[in-house]
Amino acid sequence: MKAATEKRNERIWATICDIPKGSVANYGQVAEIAGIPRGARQVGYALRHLPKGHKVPWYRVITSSGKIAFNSDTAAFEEQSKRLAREGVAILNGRVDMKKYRWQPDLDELLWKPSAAWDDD
DNA sequence: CATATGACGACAA
DNA sequence: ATTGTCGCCATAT
Repeated sequence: MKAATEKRNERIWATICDIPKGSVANYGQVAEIAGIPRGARQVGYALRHLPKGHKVPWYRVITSSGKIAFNSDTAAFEEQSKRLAREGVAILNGRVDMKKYRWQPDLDELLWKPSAAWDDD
């Protein structure tokens, strides 16, 4: 794996780790904050390549339409809904109420960890 | 280099 | 609300 790729993935994972418990963020949002505009698919890629011992709250990442990214007939789908529900995020027909749970990082939070936002190395 | 693929996203019918 | 198309971008073949 290329070094640049690993670094990109780490930034994505770090961003996801910033999503507060009880909130969710969509793929594009995570990508932007991680410094990868229009990199929604890269977020998906990074999530698929999570290292085995990770503690990344992957389940807090959903699609822009508020739906869980997995097909409703998969085990992953079930686990994600379960984990979200356990944090108080209501799931209705495989969907979460974005208006209510969408993560809205404020300036303080972004300044609090600049590395994710403008670390071009 | 040409295609195909995917835990995506925006938009038109 | 659903479905189809097209754009996007890193990887895999």
